[in-house]
Amino acid sequence: MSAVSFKKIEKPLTISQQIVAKIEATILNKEVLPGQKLPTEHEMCKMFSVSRTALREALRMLDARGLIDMRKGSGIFVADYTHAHASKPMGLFLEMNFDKSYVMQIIEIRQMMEPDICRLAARNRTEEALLDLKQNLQEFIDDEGGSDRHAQLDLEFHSKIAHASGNTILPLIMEPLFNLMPKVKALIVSHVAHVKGQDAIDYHQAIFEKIKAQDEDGAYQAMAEHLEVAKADALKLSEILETKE
Amino acid sequence: MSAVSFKKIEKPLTISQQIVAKIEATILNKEVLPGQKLPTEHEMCKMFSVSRTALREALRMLDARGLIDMRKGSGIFVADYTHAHASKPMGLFLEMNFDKSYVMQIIEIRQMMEPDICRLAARNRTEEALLDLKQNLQEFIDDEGGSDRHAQLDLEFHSKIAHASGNTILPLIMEPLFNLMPKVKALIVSHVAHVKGQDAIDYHQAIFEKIKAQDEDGAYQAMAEHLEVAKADALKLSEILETKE
DNA sequence: TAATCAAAATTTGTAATACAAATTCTCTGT
DNA sequence: ACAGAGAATTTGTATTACAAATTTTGATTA
Repeated sequence: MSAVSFKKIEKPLTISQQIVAKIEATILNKEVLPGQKLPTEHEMCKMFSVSRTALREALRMLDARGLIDMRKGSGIFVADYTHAHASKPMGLFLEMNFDKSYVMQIIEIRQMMEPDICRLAARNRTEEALLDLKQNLQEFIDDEGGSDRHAQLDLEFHSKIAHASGNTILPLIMEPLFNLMPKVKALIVSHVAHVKGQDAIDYHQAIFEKIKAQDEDGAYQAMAEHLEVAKADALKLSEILETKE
Repeated sequence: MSAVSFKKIEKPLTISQQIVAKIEATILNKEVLPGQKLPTEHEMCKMFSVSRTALREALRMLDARGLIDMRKGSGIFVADYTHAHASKPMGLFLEMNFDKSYVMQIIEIRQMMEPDICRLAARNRTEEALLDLKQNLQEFIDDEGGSDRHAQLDLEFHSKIAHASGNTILPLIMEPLFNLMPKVKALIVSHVAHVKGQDAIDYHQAIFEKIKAQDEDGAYQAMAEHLEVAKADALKLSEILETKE
């Protein structure tokens, strides 16, 4: 290492970016709360001494990030920062970088987490959460397999279990992963000859029963078995994709 | 359930939002790749038949989300969508919603994942990743405890282990959690009288050695013990915060 | 007095023009 | 072939104007 070191030279922020920083700070400091109205554009222009052009470009940036809500004719409001705004960018990243290596990486993480999540769900599930799962399961059974809707119901089942766990952070970080499931499924179906986990209905049913019975170990085990089958398919896919090159 | 059901009425998109959708689609479809230059504002105005005002507000939205890069004097380029853009919104959400209940929820997830992550790190760590960990550990030892820098090094140690796991998705979804560690630590130090895990140096050292030796079970166990102590502190904090009400 | 409804005022969305500031291109001269 | 100055290009900000949605106001009516 040399004696001195230089830090990266930062480009000067544009006016609109400076405005973003100021408004963002007041929101994060909770000086204005979700639902509250910000000053009008005209007033903010005067306060910051900037043109409406620069101000509006700043507002658009905050709007795009989900921090404010611009309503034509009424004003600009602090938005409540939703789950969707938090997890969509993560989902976008995974979608854009999706490649065959993701199939195994995803199943690796799911095997790491979902049995434990399932155990928590068995422990903490409310009657309401149980009903939610039951409805999903019923629709899953009624729906003929193979459709997009079927894949959607599949991932929602797993998402609802994360919600039922009682840990509010879990659904947030799992959702981007679950959202990749249809893409993974499509890959497997189109490449693998004999798909083991073709129909997940039986496994979902077993998992549901264990959660309903608040059988923690049983729920853990049922989910682990479900994922074991999923992993077998993922492995087959990996082999096929390897030999294809 | 009633016979008919109505879907939510969507507000018409503004012109700028429609522009965002179109440009976003061409980027996601990889019709333009990161680093490539988009048409100039003037050209895009003609293509979309919109004013520069509307176009620029659209570009600002894409810019704020990290999809494009606007460079004064040179043009507008497709950005490479980085880790940071994917995980910052998630981190922001957790920061904004942080409350005392998060302390236990975070440790719950960490206990669920980090021992397994540590096992993977022991299995897959490269020499480069090992060196990275070693440097962090050395700086962690040299630094006197209690400082912000110390807390930063602590979370970076755990982040680097996730990187060493070989699973590229893991660091992405763990980072927002790790970034909360200083906040949690500060809470514990300020409320708990006798903090067990005051200094994590010994545990980090043990974990590092197991990863270095590629001792998978040992690495798993060392991380589990580290987190057991962290959980003990978290529990104490929870009790104190409960009785305070 | 309370409710209603239409007009006025307010507020955000888009257009158009102008110029500043940073970068890139071009052409000249050596 | 290279360097450098000047021109052209391109994004950033300011200003003005008007459209479109909402809110406010105030008069009218039951």
